[in-house]
Amino acid sequence: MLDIKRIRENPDAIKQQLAVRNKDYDAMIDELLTIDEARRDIIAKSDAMKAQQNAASKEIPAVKKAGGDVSAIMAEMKMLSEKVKLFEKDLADLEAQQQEILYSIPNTPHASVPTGADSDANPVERNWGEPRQFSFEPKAHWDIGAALDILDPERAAKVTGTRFHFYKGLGARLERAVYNFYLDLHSTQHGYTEIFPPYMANRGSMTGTGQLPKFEEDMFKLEGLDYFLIPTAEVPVTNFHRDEILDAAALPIKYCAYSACFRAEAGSAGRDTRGLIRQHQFNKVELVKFAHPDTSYAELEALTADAEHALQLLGLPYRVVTLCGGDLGFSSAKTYDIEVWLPSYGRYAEISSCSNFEDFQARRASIRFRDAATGKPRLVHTLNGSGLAVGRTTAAILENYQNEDGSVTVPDALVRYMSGVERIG
RNA sequence: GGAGAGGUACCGAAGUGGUCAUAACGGGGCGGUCUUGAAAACCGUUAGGGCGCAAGCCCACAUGGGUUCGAAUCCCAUCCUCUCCGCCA
Repeated sequence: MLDIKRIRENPDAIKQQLAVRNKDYDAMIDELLTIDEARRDIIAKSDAMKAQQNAASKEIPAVKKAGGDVSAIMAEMKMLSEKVKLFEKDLADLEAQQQEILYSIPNTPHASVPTGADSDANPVERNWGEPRQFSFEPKAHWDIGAALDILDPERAAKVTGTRFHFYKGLGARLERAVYNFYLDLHSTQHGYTEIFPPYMANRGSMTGTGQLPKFEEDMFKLEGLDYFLIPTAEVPVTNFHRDEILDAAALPIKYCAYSACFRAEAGSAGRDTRGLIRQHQFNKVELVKFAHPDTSYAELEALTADAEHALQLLGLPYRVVTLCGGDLGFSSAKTYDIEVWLPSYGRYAEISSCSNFEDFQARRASIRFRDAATGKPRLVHTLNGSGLAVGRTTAAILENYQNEDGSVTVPDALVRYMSGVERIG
């Protein structure tokens, strides 16, 4: 969430920044300012009454001790007490209203984020590798998976439902090879500490990273518990330091985490219905950073480069785009998407999303560090990015490394993770 | 799941209706004195949030309610931790 003080002091600047998102938040900002003023007015009044109560609470025992009569003071205080309760009720209502609006306003885009309505307006930052020219008609990964008997969505539909997959044999091993490769790369070469997180998170955590309260319908919720299946390891790993004051000297703190991810995919019926691209459950290795505000954008570049490095080692062609305002996620100030070449789609498809949330998540989750100069706590900047989506990597490998005879060559970097297997099929 | 005990600062812990929350006492951390250096000893220091131009005030004893003029303290609910039993990979 945004800082109410910042909104109060620069409402017009905030409105302008939010306008980059191709939506109008002016009315919400104005409403917020009205509530904020009323709220502060009540705080001033009720605090003054509480001060009076506190004074009386000291007076009463003193008068009693001196043998005086306190019934008049007590009667007066009883009336005051009731008044305070009314004010506190009003205050609680206003605070709830303010919170609700604050939770509904997205992060302000960084100055470098271009305007634009949707993904068509995302500028391409760079390309790596060349899409392979096939001497035969390349197959989609779901057909390759079926032919090699390594992917089985039909049985998954029977056992669970649509948008699930069984991986089998070398398919399961390939998936495992990919995330082990990613974890090793980031933890041993890029300086990230490996985390294995819980797959469920409570409401406070989901609110801390911004999935709630706005996007509850996108989550799987456990019946009878206030727990949600995590949509990404970002949730448990970022909330790892929730309500903490970090040592400034330790920044940036860098974590990588493998987890299964669960998404209801509400509203995307009919999209990517075949294959591994859009599943209710998928694997991902996530990179998370807690950075000093002064260096968070340099850390974003480095994080994106770390994710790109993985694709380079796998020899998969990709490009990097900057998300324009209309395509930018709710909590993010700036996002680079890494898109891998997918022959069956005939285009690049998202395989990683690397974002700087600045202090938007940190404010919600209360993640701070002690400023060396002032000695006071300050909000950190949080960042994360996929490093990378595993199922989509598997799909990209099957398609980009397929051979005319229906077999798939295992990328060199993965052979040792495949127990030496160099070819599937 | 059953029975019990607990959640107070960085840690341990005292406080069981008012003058006790920048919170006793002990420890740790940091700075200093002493010392050739270190140890010991001693001295100092060691939390957050909100309102306000400021002075200052308010909140904060797991969380949320309640009782009361007044709650760390009494009552209710929830969460978490520990011990024993049961169950379980």
